[in-house]
Amino acid sequence: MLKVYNTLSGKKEAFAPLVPGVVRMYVCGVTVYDECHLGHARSALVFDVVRRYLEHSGFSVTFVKNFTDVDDKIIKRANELGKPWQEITATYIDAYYRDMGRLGIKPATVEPKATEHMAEIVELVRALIQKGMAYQVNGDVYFQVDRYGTYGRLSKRKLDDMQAGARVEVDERKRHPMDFALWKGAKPGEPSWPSPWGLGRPGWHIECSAMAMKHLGETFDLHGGGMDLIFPHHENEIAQSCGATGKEFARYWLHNGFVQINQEKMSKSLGNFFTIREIFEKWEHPEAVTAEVLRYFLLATHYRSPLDFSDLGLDEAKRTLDSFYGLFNRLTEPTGLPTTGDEQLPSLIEELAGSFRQAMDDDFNTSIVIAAFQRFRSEVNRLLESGLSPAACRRARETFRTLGYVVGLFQSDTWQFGVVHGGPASLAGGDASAAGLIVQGPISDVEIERLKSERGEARKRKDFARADEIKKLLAAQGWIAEDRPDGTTRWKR
RNA sequence: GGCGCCGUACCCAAGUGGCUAAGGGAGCAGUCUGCAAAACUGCGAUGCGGCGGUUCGAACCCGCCCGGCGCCUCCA
Repeated sequence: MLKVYNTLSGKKEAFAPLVPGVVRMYVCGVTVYDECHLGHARSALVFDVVRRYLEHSGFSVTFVKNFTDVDDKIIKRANELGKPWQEITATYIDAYYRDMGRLGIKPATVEPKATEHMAEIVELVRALIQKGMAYQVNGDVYFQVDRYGTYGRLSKRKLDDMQAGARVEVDERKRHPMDFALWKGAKPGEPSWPSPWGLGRPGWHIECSAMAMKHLGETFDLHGGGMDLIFPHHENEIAQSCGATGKEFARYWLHNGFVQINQEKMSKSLGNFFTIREIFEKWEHPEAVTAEVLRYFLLATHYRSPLDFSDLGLDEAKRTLDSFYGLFNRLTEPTGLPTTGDEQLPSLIEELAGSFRQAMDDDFNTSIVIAAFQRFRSEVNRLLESGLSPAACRRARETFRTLGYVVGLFQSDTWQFGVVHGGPASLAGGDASAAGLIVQGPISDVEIERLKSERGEARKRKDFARADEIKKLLAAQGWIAEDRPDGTTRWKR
């Protein structure tokens, strides 16, 4: 039985979709005016895993994730750069797909854009005016918060309290200081669409209500986003949507914690953010390796907890994954031993599967999932010591792959073990130069193969000086030697 | 001022009323190895920021305090 923490109630609740077997979920995507940073990555990843687990659990999932492609910040950015706003949004939508693709985030079922839902947005605003929950001031339309009785239910605030501490500059035309714009009249040169209130554009919040209802219906199951969206964004979405329909909007609200740098929220305004692109560029590993390290790192902490980003944390994630992939390699090699471990494998798999389900059912506790994988890794390593049949090895690898898929881990067939910072040249500064073996650039693959076999020969005739010399030489190229008991060598890089 | 979150070993991180406080990394010792590497084995908190309280029993509940953070303004 899946339980999820619902921000609305502040508790873990049993999850039961409105229509049995079908889950309709909406996650706030990005406003496309800049590159995505790690915080966006975390949110995307968390809900990617939520979606994957729901599907794994047998639900048919309709997942909607929007692009907000009309907004003050986009206009501002366009003006700064002197480019049409459509060019800005197109650029960053592309960047979004590039980054999410690299991270292995599955595309949502529907990825709607605000600009393609003007009719629905206008209709929603019209309905709100009709119900007396919104009012027009010149070309603008505002939502009147005190007409919506349960305003503040999600963020657990009272209108009076907010007023007391509000540092917002109060627009005199508003009836209540917390009233927010549903529609903004266009100034010259701004993007605009026709409406009963004149040319204008939607305010922030309304686009999500319109898109969610269009693609999922007036009431749907799950709505997600970062903690910082609880107020005002999600609070306002609820007010608008429920205000217009008189029905419940989303039933379960899930919010992920922040990515922090030195205990502080990573954010644009603090300037302490890393873009996803930067991380891929900085880490000199194949993209797939960086992606998995990042995913592992982000999933090692429960999604609602704050997570401090650091190189140290990333390094640790890399080390741990090295260990997993080392095992995966060994699982493809014949052990030449009896298969005494085979009979224990099924119960270990069962144990893993049980822990996995239990952990994911408990509000997507990926930390425990990872611990379960680690324990399974140890157990399989142990079985390998006593001998596993090739079939059992394949079964073990498949188990990692199948359950790993749900959290997006262990899918690769290749891996890069050595840390190849800066390529061979900088590696030569380590062991090799100490041994007086300064390498002039990379060695050809043919030469590397020749050296590997030469080392094998040297070891056979017990010429360990030469064998070690070659080991160091190849280490400088990123190759790590693992000698097997039978005299053969496993080379990793 | 209002609302809320966090503080668990050197580091990361589960656990939120009851078996010996998961798991990993690092470290140390050992097995294996020509030496390594990898893997395996063993070792680590009488204690969960502090002080009180509730309870037969608390890291977990309550109160106060200390330290850090978030939202209330665009923010995943």
